[in-house]
Amino acid sequence: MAVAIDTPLRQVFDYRAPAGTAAGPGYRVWVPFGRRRVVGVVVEGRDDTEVPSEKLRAAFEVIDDEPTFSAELLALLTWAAEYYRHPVGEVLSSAMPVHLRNGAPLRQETILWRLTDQGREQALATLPARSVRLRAIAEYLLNHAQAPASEILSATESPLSALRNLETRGFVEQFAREAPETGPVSIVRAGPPLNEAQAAAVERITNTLGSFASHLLYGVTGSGKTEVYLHAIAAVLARGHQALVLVPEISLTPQLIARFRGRFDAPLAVLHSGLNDTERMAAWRDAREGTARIVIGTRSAVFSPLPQPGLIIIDEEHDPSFKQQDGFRYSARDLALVRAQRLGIPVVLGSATPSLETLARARKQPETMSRLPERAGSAKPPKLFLVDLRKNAATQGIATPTVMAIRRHLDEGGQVMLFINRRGYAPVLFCPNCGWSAHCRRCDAHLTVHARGRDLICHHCGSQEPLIAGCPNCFADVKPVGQGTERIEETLENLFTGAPLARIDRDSMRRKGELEATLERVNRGEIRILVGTQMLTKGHDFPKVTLVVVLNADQGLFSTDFRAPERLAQTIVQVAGRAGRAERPGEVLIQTEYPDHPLLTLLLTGGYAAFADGALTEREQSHWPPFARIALLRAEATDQQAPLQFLHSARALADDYPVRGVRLLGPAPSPMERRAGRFRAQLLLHAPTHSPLQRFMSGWLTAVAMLPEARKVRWSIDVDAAELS
DNA sequence: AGCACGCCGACT
DNA sequence: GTCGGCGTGCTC
Repeated sequence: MAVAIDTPLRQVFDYRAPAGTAAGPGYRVWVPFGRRRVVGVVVEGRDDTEVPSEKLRAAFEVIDDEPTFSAELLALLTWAAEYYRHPVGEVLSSAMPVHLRNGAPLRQETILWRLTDQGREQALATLPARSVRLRAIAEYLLNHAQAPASEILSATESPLSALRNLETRGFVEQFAREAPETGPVSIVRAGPPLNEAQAAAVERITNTLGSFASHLLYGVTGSGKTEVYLHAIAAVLARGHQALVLVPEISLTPQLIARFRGRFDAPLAVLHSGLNDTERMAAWRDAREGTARIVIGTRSAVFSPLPQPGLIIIDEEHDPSFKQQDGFRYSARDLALVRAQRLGIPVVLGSATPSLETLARARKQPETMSRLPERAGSAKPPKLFLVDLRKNAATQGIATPTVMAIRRHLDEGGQVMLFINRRGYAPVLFCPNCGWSAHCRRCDAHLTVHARGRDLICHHCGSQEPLIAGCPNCFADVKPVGQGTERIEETLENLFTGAPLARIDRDSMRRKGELEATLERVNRGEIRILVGTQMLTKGHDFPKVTLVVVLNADQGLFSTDFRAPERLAQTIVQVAGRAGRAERPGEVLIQTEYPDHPLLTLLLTGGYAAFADGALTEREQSHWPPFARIALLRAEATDQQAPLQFLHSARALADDYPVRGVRLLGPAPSPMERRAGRFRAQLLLHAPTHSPLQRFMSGWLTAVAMLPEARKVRWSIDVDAAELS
């Protein structure tokens, strides 16, 4: 049998079945591997092998009496390993909770304790009053009928010996919990009435239940996408099927979960990064056994086991967090589409700012696109204005017209939100005398001034240094240059004395619950001015905000990354969507030095749709995705030359594997060559469609992996790379 | 990745 | 004389 093992080796290993047993695809097995004993997953049950019999070893044992992965999930995972050119053993391993990777049994019988008939009748009557613990346990079980030992012991503050004592007396007994009841009941509560567009979207989606269709739910913030999801899910539950909902990490909030729980009395499994291994195992098991009717989770939840799949939803489908940026570099959004297609179920992609890939797909099938134009509560969409930074004086990054607008909104009782995509006080510490600036020792990057000027922190490797007052070169006074959230906060405090202000970024919201608490204060109106990073754009609603300011729109306009303008437009529209939710129309100011930039013009005059049309035309003309396919071969090493040498050799090898249409660009050092002490370089593969690219990689990468230079670097391939850095 | 083997430097 | 540095090879 062929077994996938958690190792970077790009192959599977053949084993003889353990004596007297057989294991089909999807089963986990303990196998000898080198000198180790490891968990593997059977990917093919066949007995034939080309491995010489003296090398072939027998598996030790089959772990469970049922497969860990269904045929469907195993096929999806092996397909993904192939597509993303990642070792299949690592892919399968990453799709399992840690306990399963380490060989824990798939089903864990929960051992519960309960009173025996004798115990129920006699325990309290016969146990002496001084046996406080024993009596407490008996009493607890009279009230609770059954409970795990851990719960009983912690509730009664007793040692395990007390429970054992009662067992010896015949008062309590342990038993394994029966298999979960089949066919869990899903109760759906009525939601608010749908508007016309929402109802049409729900109908379009539910009409395709039972077959593959990809729906784009294109609705501005506040247009009620979640309500459409909830109605579609209700239809799925009614058919006895499960729904899988994928969301970006940051928007998986208690409020969202509460909204699902409020609507459905159906078991819900939540999968996110905050779970510990045991919780993750439990949620995974609930999904696999069908106990959970709705599975809601972040990126990796796309690999949830689902015995009765009915619908997949991807909320905020444009969000970059759906693409894993290290190791197994998959896109959960793309895999959700593949999975839905293989399963023959519909998938819903929801966004106010769909990715250009998704828009291009929707153009080909306009019938699958549902637009939700209306804003709930019929508030007017916000008006966008540009503030020309070349013509207007700025105080610490805030232009005079912006200051005036903020004052006006504050005077009128509105709330103001300022967005700047840069944490810290200032991005550069500079010596005006000699031109020196503070650089990270381990990265090709400036150190950011932090904590109102007490620390220097590298945003790329996290290293931290105390701030210096004098230039190490010429001893002149150094000064912070540029703006970060902290400095904007300081400037605003000075400009608008007395206006309560809050800053929301990764630094100010470190502690758990702090973000929720601050958002609560904002929505109660205790905060008048809000400064923050990307965090502000993700999922939260600010109904009282009437003015939104985008302080630095220009970073995205001239980037080397072809996706930068798309990201910028998405950010602007997402931030703008936070304004004017209530009766007041919102106003959005975008500060820029390039007010005539065509993409900004499109965004302002025609909104995201016009921008996307323009950007798609540009992509088509310059042959970038979605009008081409790319992959990036990356390499890094502590030695500066090694990555480039490896990539040059890799490129030279390409001549041996000619495939029409595949072009190689580079190698070149990465945009930030040195990061955390390692030098990085990359080689770009480009092809008109995926199939020649895939054909090329299948031969070429095997040879690349065998290059002697490959041993001197850490290399990886990134298929459909999202960031060219 | 792990893990072992193997051949050259500074020390219990 | 050993402990251990990381180069090289292998994992069915």
